[in-house]
Amino acid sequence: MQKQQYLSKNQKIVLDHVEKANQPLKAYSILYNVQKKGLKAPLQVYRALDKLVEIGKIHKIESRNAFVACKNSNCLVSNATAFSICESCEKVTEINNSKLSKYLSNFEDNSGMKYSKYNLEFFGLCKKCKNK
Amino acid sequence: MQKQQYLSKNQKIVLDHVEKANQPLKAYSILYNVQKKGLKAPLQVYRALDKLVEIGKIHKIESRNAFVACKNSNCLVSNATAFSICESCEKVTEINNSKLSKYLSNFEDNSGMKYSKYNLEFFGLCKKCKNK
DNA sequence: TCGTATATTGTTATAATATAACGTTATGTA
DNA sequence: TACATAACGTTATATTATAACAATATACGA
Ligand SMILES: [Zn+2]
Ligand SMILES: [Zn+2]
Ligand SMILES: [Zn+2]
Ligand SMILES: [Zn+2]
Repeated sequence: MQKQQYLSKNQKIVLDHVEKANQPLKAYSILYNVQKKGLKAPLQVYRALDKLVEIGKIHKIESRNAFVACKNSNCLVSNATAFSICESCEKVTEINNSKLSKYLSNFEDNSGMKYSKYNLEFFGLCKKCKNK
Repeated sequence: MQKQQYLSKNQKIVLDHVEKANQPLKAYSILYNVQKKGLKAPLQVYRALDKLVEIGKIHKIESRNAFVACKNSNCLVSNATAFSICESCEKVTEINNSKLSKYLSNFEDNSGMKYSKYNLEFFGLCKKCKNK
């Protein structure tokens, strides 16, 4: 079997929903909202999310246990991600900065190891929240 | 009341246990192991962990939902952390690299924002696992 | 087109992670 | 002392995620 080219029914439904949100969604909130489309159980959502994360269409915000659609056509494979997270309003933005990604992809630790895969989460206050 | 100077009883018990482990521990594994010392409920462990994370003695490995003692005397405040994680044996190492931390602390996103707080997780294979 | 391997689905139950809500006790400070 | 804050203890519950099993769909070569 070839590497999957097209998304399955459940994968499409979940991706559609997450893309429309424009912000990270929790798995059970996704579940609740796609129940009218036939996905009844958590596993159906988690399985779709797993695949979508694997192929880079969706990223998991680890510190929030939430899922957001990729806004960065560069990370077709979900192995090098960076986000900024507002600690007040929880707004999350995917960072698309080639200098940063180059720096991190080329980073060598003290033992000389390189890592092509990473996840970086910045925390602070977004502009709106800073001006309150 | 002053900013806390000394750890409380439960905080000491949990920190002791996590420091001896030398690897990330799950909250419920900590709970199980400190029950002989009197911590009976999850909340007792989670509250101690919360405080210890807040003061930088312990870090949470977000992608693993696990907790590890800080090996880096520099991050007395737990706001700028970096780890390497082996995807095969799950070995986790805290990265202590001043160039990296300077680069990330000074990083400005496209809107000009800086973030003093971040968490970075690198993924790959540790030396042992690579040579298998 | 048949056989086979792999991917996806559907379903129920359960595991693992984390917090709410309440009241009590300890500790620091005026 | 009186007051505020921090820590503790306890029970119940919320939230996040996976195990296990059976069925169906899809791709592809013989
Ligand atoms: Zn992306
Ligand atoms: Zn904000
Ligand atoms: Zn540290
Ligand atoms: Zn390893």
